Amino acid sequence: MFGFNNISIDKKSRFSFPAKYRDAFINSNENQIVITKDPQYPALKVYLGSEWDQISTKLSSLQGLDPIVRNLQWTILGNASVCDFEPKGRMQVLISADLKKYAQIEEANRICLIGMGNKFEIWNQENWEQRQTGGSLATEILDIVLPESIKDMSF
Amino acid sequence: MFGFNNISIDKKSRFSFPAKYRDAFINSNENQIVITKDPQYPALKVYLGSEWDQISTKLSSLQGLDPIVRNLQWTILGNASVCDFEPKGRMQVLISADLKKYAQIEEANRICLIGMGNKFEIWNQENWEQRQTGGSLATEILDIVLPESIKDMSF
DNA sequence: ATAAAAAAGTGTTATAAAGTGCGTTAAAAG
DNA sequence: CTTTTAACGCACTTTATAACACTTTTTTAT
Repeated sequence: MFGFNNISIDKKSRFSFPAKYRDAFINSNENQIVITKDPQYPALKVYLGSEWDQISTKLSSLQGLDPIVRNLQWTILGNASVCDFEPKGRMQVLISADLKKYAQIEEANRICLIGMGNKFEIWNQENWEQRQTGGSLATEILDIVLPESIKDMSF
Repeated sequence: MFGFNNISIDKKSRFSFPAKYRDAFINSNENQIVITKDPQYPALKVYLGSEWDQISTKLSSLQGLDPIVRNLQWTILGNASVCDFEPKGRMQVLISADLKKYAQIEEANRICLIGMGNKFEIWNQENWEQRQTGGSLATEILDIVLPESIKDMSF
């Protein structure tokens, strides 16, 4: 599940996964999709249900007294939106108003859906282009010094 | 799989691998080809499925909170286009509009396909010639300081 | 508290665009 | 001259998206 897709969102804030990913979804038997905030950029992360189970379990088990861990928990767990998903159907997913706002796609009728292997990212088109051409974004947070407990995790 | 080839792309943005590579594809049993962006030059990388599996697995396992790693993940994984491929058939592959744009071959009906052993590169003809005669290109990015985690990878 | 109205969410269909497959012609190689 | 390869053209199939209709939930007013 790789690659760049410029796709539409309809008036009700739904998008459909491109058909090329259908087989992968069917093979891994997914019936849920989870969308949440990216902790560093004004973008969204889209996880398959199986992947989400692992990440969320690991992340919620960490020591929440560490402020960085606590922040990641808030951002990732506290904003997750779980959607039922039928790989054999239309593969449609709704993006909540909150998440749209965070990713700056409130007004947009197109988004960029980026396949990153075991997950996807959703970006506002201008932000994505700016990122790709080496520019930085006002809201990005880069200097995260990670505690040992999450250095081996990849979100 | 070496050497320079000047080949055509049709109106639907497809090209065919030259027949001289057929045996190599058959022998290594490839049934997928992956095209993605070159992280340094306005060119495309073309990987065999087996090679891609290794590269993508390694790259997606790295810590994405590191900004340089994240950038490479975006460029290489986030722009990869996976094509089914039949070594015994026409060996045709589609180049997406985005990738064509990146490699500056939007208008072109010919491209340069360069065999580099276990991978290929696709170049716009003028860019390739300029590179070969020692010129540099406006969009090239040379000063990447790599984190330890990827110093041993070759893309 | 109830009913009406509005909003939000779900599902279906039609149509244009994009992608795929295959036969034919033209060119190159043996 | 024959065989193979590359390029082109066309027809078919699949996909994406907008438009529409219906259902459920939430809000508002009485």
